[in-house]
Amino acid sequence: MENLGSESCYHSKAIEELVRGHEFANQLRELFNKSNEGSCGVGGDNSAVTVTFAEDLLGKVQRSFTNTLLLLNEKNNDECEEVSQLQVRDSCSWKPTKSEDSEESCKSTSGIRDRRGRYKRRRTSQTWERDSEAPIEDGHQWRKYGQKQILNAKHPRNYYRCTHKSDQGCLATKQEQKIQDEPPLFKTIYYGTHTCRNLLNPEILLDYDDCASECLISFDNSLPTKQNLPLFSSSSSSIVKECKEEIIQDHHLAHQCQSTPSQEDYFLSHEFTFDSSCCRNLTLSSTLESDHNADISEFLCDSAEFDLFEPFEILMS
DNA sequence: AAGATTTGACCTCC
DNA sequence: GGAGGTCAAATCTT
Repeated sequence: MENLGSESCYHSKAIEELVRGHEFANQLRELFNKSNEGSCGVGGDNSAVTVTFAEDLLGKVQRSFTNTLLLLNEKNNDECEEVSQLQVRDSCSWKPTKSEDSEESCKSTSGIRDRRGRYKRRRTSQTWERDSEAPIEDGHQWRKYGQKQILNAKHPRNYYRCTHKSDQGCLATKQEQKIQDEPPLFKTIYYGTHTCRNLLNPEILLDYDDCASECLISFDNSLPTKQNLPLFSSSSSSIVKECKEEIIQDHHLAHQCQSTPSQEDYFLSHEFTFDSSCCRNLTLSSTLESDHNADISEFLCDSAEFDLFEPFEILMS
């Protein structure tokens, strides 16, 4: 990879995406303000249009963060790839231009045989690893396709693929394995990207661009991040990782808002963020570590400190 | 009946 | 050859 060139590309693209998200969020704020001005008991066509518009904007904000995550993820993995090549010989020889799915390996067709077992072992740049106290409820629909007893492992590993693989060709998969009994600890590894339109997340369908050949993302949950982020001020992978985690958190919040059953909830402010089902869902569906769960509000305030994260003030303040 | 899960077989990689 | 990942028929659930 041409790191110098691609790095600046990642950064500028990521910033572009965030700025775009910022703009959409500002529009949402305006909408929110307007809605507040004349909303006492309003209903009818106008509010329906407003809600639709708000949904659209939320989706755009989500996508913006998704694309940013993609860029950060791509960059991060490029770096990891580079390091791993230095450390060990990697015989899997993953190539970004090649399909990572089994179909690519099916070209040496045997004709009569079906596709059973004809696959290429996954080697993707987009993996996502999480430990959690319970199996992660990430908002996506997964279908279990296998279970395997792993050597020296107490518990079997479960294999899941996106429910929309067949109807939408979504290639996202995940592996889940209990790695500890007391206290229970589950490791979940996400592979690949969701290209489906999840019914719960109708806007999770991503844009493609020249810098990122694939789209992200499995919206698993985020890691605790309490510190301020030196956004894009450094190119170190740890900073990028932290940044990514922060954005995932924000994105998750946006997603939670969008999937809130009552559309009017979009326009709830404090209560919505800290007391409503949205917040509970965040905790329940999250792999946030316990100390973080106890302090979501602090995180939210921290996030809002950043200008680029201002979009989420709309939902938080 | 349709969709999800189970499970043994099969495949690739090391 | 063994380990791990995936397939798909059988079975279960809704």
